[in-house]
Amino acid sequence: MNGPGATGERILDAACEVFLEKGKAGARMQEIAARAGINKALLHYYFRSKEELYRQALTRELTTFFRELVESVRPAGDMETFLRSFIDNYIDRLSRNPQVVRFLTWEIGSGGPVARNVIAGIVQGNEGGPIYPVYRETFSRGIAAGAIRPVDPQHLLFSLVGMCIFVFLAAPILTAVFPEIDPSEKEFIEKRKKEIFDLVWNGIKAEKGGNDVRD
Amino acid sequence: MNGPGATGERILDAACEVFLEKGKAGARMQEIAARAGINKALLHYYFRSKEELYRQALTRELTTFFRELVESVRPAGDMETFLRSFIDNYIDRLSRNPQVVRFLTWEIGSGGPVARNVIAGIVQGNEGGPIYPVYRETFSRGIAAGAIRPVDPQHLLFSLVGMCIFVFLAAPILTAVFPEIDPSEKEFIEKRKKEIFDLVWNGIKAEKGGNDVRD
DNA sequence: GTCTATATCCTGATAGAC
DNA sequence: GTCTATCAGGATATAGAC
Repeated sequence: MNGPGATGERILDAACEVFLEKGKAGARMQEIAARAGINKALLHYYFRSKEELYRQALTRELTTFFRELVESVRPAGDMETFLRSFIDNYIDRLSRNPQVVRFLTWEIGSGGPVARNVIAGIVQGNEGGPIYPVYRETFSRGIAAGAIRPVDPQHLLFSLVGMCIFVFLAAPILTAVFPEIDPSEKEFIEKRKKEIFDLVWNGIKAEKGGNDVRD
Repeated sequence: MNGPGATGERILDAACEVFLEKGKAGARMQEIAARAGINKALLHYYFRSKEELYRQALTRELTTFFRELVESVRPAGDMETFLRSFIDNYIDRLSRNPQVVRFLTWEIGSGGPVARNVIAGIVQGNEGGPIYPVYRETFSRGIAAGAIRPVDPQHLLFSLVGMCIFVFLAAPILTAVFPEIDPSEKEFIEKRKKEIFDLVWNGIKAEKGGNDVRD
């Protein structure tokens, strides 16, 4: 019988879980089958090989993930509002899917073409058109209007993403070093948002006295 | 014959390369043997099992890596100097060993106890004693002296590390999205240092007018 | 479509000569 | 210490009954 709990979908869900947790090499078809409530033979009936199952599971997961994430950089209102919503959005989504990010950095670095292709396709052009130019324009206008210092928008983007991502990416390490923190806790997440915003907003907004450090 | 090119050391070097590249599950004893210029049997002669080889190779590599990295947070001079040297050090070392970081975030997240133990041991206490308290004190004094705003030192540390690490950790993704940049290039690295420092220093230094955003 | 049983291949590990 | 040859276990993939 088919429907919302169709076997094919249940397999993809299970496959995603296992691949994200163990990686492509560490994943076992047996475990995927078990989590989907079926046996190995049926895996190969639906998806020819491990390779093919990997490709399909990954494509589905990453497409969803990035489509959502990319919305975070759509500009809204003035610079301060935009910055705040960017950070809020990014952190909220990342804190809910830390495995995806960890998996991505690993698998792409290991030379996996699947993840690379999926990403390139999503980021370069989606329904609303390429999104980086939009982000870039927002900052260029802010700089031209004198609202913020003349920072490099691209590097600022790297800095923002890096700050937002780090604690979730390195959560297992952090909890080993600082037993008192828990990056999945709501209180910590809100504090994190506030600290990032304060640092960045103070760091980029134009000063009244005009004592700029840049040379 | 033994000496600088001793077989045991050559094996550890090769093992490190392969483990960092492919992960524990993806690594093949055959490949390690080949890169060390020997055969599989000799691997098991020197190191009983894959597990044991993994443990020793990892311990050696991570110990070296962290011992060097940890020196980055030793305070030196005033706040501005300290901040600049921290960023310089961190980025220089990370740009030279991006695989180590990528490997770490992955392997620890996959529940590997080896990496976790090694890290905990190194960061908590080494020759010079625990280093986080030292870092924390440096900022507390800076805040008390009115040199910088009352930021949370721990979150600032997370932000700094995140900003420094990101471009190297995500290098394969970034080059896929922005073909024009190359995170391993010297010019890019120096620009990155400067952008991070400017952002953070403007973000934390006490303002003359005292128009603080914090509530 | 779903199962059990089996084939095939690969990998970590060992035996034993030199 | 280093090699060749081989074993034993486990993984993907397939055959064939229902």
